[in-house]
Amino acid sequence: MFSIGELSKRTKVKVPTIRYYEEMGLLAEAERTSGNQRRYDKAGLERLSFIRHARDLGFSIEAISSLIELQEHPDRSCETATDIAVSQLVDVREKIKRLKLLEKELTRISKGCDGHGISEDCYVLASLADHKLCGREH
Amino acid sequence: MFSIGELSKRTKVKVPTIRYYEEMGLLAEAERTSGNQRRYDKAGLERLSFIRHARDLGFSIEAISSLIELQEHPDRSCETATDIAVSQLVDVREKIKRLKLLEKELTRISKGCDGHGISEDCYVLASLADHKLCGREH
DNA sequence: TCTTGAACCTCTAGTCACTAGAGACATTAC
DNA sequence: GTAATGTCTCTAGTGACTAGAGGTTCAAGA
Repeated sequence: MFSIGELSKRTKVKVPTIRYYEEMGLLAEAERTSGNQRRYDKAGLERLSFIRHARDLGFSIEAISSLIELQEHPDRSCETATDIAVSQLVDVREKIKRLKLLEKELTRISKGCDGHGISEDCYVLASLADHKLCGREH
Repeated sequence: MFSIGELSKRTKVKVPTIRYYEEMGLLAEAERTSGNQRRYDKAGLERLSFIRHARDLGFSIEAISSLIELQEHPDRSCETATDIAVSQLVDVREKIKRLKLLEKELTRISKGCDGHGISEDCYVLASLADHKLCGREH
C-alpha cells in the first residue's frame, strides 16, 4: 500500500490530477488510513497507468470511461473498444492534416519578413490581415 | 454600418464570440445605436477578419493582442511579429511530431483487434494497459 | 401606426482537463 | 517531542469560448 504521492511519482501523474480522476469516476475511491489519507495498491497503480497512457494518446476522459467500463464487463465484444480507437485515429489524422497546412503557411509567413522593415510593410501582419495571401484553404 | 449579426455572417465568427473578443480587448468597443446595439464599419470587419485568421492559425488571444499592438504602432520594427509567428511555427511542428507518433500507435492498436474477440483478449485494452507494447517513447 | 418576430442586450454559469492556493490535519524521521 | 513534509478538502482560476434566462430593440408587413 502506498500514498498518493508515491503513486504520483510512479505514474508521473500529478497528485491533484489523481484526486480529480477519482472525482470524475475514472479511479475507484481509494481506501483510506485512519487519518483519512488515500492508500493505493497494485491494482490502483495499473488503473492509473492505463488512464495516463490513454490520455497521452489524446483520449478524452469520457472515452476512457467507456474503455474502463468495457474492461469491467469482459463478456462484451471489444468492438466498441476498437471503434473508440479508430475514431481517435481518424481524429488524429485530421489534426495532422490541418497542422501541416498551418505549418506551410506559417513557414511562408515567417520567412517573408527579415525582421528589419517597419510594421506597415510587415509580411506577418499583412498575411494575417489578408487571407488572399494564403496558399489557399484553411 | 452593420449589426453584430451581419458582421458574424461576413466573418463566420459567432455573435457571442465577437462580444467575447470585445470584452478581451481584441476588438475596440463598438459604436452603439440609441437602443444600445453594436454597429460596425469596414474597419471593424477587417480587424475581426484578422483575428479570425490568426485564431485559425492557432495563435492565442494573447499573441493576437501583441500583433494588434504592433499594428497600431507602425513605427516599431516587425521583429516581434516575426518572433511570434516563428514561435507559433515551432509549436505547430512539435504538435505534428507528437501526433504522428500517436497515429502510428493508434494504427497498430486498432488493427490488432478484429472486433470479434472478447474484451479479455482485446488488443486495444491490452495496448492501453501496457505501455511496453508501444513502439516506444511518448 | 401598430404589431409581430427576429435579432439584440446583459448577466450568469457551464465546458474540458486540469492547476493553484488557503488553511487545517497526518505522517515520518530524528 | 518536534519539525518537516505530505496530505486533506474546498474554492477559484485557466483558455476560448458556448448556452441559457429574461428583457429590449429593430425592421418589415398590414
